[in-house]
Amino acid sequence: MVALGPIRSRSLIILKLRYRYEMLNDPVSLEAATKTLSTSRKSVRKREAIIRAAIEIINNKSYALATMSEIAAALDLRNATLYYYYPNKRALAYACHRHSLERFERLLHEASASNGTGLEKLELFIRSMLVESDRGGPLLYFGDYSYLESKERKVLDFWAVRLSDALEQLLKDGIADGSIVECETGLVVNLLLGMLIWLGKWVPSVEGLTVERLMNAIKSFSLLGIQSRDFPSSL
Amino acid sequence: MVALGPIRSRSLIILKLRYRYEMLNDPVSLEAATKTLSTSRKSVRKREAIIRAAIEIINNKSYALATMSEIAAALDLRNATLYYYYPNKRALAYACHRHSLERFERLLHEASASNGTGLEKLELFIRSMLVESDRGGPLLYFGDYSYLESKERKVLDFWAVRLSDALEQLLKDGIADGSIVECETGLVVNLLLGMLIWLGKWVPSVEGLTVERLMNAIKSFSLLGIQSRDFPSSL
DNA sequence: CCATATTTCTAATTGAGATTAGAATAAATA
DNA sequence: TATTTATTCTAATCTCAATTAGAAATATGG
Repeated sequence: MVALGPIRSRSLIILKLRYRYEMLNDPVSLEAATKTLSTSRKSVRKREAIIRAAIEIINNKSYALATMSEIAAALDLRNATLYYYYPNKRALAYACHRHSLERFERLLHEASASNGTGLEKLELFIRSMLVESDRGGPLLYFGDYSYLESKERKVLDFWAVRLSDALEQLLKDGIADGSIVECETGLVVNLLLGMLIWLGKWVPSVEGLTVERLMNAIKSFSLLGIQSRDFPSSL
Repeated sequence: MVALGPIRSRSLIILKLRYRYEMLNDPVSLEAATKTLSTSRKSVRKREAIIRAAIEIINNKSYALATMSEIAAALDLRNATLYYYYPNKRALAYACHRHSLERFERLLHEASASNGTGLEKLELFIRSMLVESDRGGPLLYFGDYSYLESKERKVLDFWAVRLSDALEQLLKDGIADGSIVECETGLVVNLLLGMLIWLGKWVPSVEGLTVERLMNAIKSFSLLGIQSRDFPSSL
């Protein structure tokens, strides 16, 4: 039972972990890193589970108030165990942001590639966002990465701008094909994102809310417009 | 130059400050506290300046990442000085929330009391929000008070619910008078709030944005509806 | 079953930032 | 001017959560 000194070199373990962390944190070599870890599916699963738990908690309490212990506890682990998967809290949060942006990007890409007017594509995107959030947990908001390192911030900012632009393009398509009214698309994209991001805060607290009801509310509020058709000249 | 021991009792000073803090933190006796301090307008000014700086910084970086030192620095003070005005960071943040809710309530009340359709009142409220934020800084979002004490949380929650209800009433008025389309007002209020709350995050970064342009974007996005009049049956 | 690699744990350590102690300065008042 | 009162400061201390050290447990492959 009593250990007789370090049996195997800890520094070697650490070195290997560092190597993995680097791979996983560097977008370019992500694929390679995954390949390296492909033997242990369990590890990948765990990493995903950690990210999901972290997003849930960080989204509720903000980065700084979410403790490693709390995230670990949500998975029945001790906080030290998290450091086996991620080198530090910041890196974990960074992974969460990237995870969210990936989901976001996938949905947006699918909607863009679909057939239909700009307005219909927009609706499809919003609907799939709702469905996805319903299952895979909240999409962490993107913006305010103040706690990240400048290099990480740049990656995320670049990414977020690209997504904003793609979303704006949907609006422009809609204006071009006549399905969306003329407007400052740059501003409207931000309004839309605000509405969507905020969903994560209040939707979970509404009992028995369905995607359909939520979608209808969004249509009433924005897509179809809140103004009654009987008062077309009001405002 | 050299002090010869405590000249006056510190405990007395502390006691007095504690008394003030209690007065200022207890909504009921706020008036009395103000009266007590009325002799020093300077003090009241300073307190307001602190709150404004704190809202600005907390809004940007979240409660936990905003440091007392940073807030103090924004006012050319050392962090210890803040403790002369507020007993601790939490109490300062609580004061910020209350300050925001008060502003919010005032604007909402004015809009409700105005003449016009529900839709027009709603527009008035949003417009005054924009103008106010433009001057007095961002309205701190209300929700997520996780770091506050349960007693404080209850006060704010109660308050926030009251404001939500009042806002929802505007929608219901609009539906009743025909200016707003039938919808689940409870959900739509949250969508609206999300959009408004998020303004604080992105508006400051848009160069040369005017209230008028922003208001037009909001109309396009939600009030007037994003859908083109030429495609009334789309979606 | 043995040897190795992987995963998790307990028990420190560390560090950053909130908070406090108490003096120094500035303002007000008599 | 002298004395009190209000405000701000410097220099600790204290706390809490991130992080690390290193051992224990568990899985895996020959």
